[in-house]
Amino acid sequence: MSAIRLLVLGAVRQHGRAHGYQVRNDLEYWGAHEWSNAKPGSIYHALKQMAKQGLLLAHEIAPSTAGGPPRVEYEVTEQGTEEYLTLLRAYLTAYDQRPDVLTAALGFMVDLPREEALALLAERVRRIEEWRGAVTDYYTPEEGPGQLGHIGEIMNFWVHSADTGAEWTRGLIERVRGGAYTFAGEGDPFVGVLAEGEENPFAAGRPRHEDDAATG
Amino acid sequence: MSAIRLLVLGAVRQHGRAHGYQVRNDLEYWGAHEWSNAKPGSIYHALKQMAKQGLLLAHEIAPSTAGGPPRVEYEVTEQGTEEYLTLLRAYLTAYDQRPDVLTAALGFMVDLPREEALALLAERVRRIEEWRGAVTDYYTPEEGPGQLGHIGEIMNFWVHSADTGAEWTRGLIERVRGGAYTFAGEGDPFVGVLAEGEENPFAAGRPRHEDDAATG
DNA sequence: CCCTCGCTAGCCAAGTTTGACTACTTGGTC
DNA sequence: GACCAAGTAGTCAAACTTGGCTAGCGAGGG
Repeated sequence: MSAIRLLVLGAVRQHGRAHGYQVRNDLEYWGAHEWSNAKPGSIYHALKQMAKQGLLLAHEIAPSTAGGPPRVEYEVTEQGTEEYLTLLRAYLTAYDQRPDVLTAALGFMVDLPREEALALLAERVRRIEEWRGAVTDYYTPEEGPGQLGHIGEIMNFWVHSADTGAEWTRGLIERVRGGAYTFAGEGDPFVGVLAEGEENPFAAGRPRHEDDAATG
Repeated sequence: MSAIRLLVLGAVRQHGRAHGYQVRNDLEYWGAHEWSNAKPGSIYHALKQMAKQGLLLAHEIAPSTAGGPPRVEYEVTEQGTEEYLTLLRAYLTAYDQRPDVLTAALGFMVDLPREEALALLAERVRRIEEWRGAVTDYYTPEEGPGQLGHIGEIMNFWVHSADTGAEWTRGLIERVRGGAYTFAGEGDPFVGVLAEGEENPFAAGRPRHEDDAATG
């Protein structure tokens, strides 16, 4: 569905134990509010929801050390870890045109063994090609293309997206196969969390993309 | 935001006067439920909402000719037409990584004069390039790339998407400039609506893309 | 004649997302 | 000593989305 659950699970997991504001900060550090729906409301909602569902364990905590209401710290349960890996695998292979979903999964792919990541990415390519085949078969009837007028551009656009998406994935497979990055069980992982008190270099002035769809 | 308002306004506009089920049918005919959130609930909600906001005029109508509750027919008001064109222009130029938004706009682009469509598409390319510049400037600091570990793949992915998106848009510009399609004021437009009683050839068995993100 | 099935047209409750808002602390400063 | 800005942590109502549900009608079988 949406990338928010994977992002929140991943953020809590990297800390071991984290409260909402920490998650919020990490996601901002990753720029997630730019390319996904990781806004405060969604984050706190996801935390509560997943705690209710047993994916997270909520610890009630005394008033925070620095202002604001009392904090709740969360920890990923075993069931939450399962869900995390399930989502991660699904999002690496799902070709659903939602760049935020793939982006979130890319950020965590190194939590899987290298071979599994490679297999999932190969599956991704296979699914894209399958999807492309179905669409082109379907929308290219006997009368030939061009019968659809400008509507044909829609198919053209989608097919183009599928092709370039598959091409990019093949490039990634190549890099991973060539030994890039540090995957699960290969040593110290690369972790993108802010230490307690560390300053967030990306907190402001990040390149924004204005979606100025006027509404009135 | 979402493509639903443009889709609904466009569908009602092409009919002149339409009830919810007609809109729903047109959107299905266009395959919109495949590539956007055009589901019954969203469609009826959008109709009511836009009627409340004065973008649509609601006519109460007697019980439907064929079963079900009484129907309400809608008509686009002058304000609604303005909103329609505003959204259309915004969505043609907005590079916000939401393929459904661009797709919806492509379906209606011929409602604009050819020259304006060309200008908007050129603006789109300009914005994509601007966005790309900002991102690469920002995420390629003095230490050089590779400092980010596998996180660099995220930027790589976004930049690749931007590049191929711009490339595709340039291709479209070329086709439109070369005289393709029939734009506003150039004669009989291509209209993709189902006549009353006409069968929808795409009603079932359309290629589906399974987003089987397991959730348990 | 009655009953079920399937189609038409739309509704609604539950869940999610959004962005503005609250409340509280720290640290400077006049 | 009082006040203001900035930062912390989270809440809330309003809007949107989802997908299953309702209700009316005709067709066809027994």
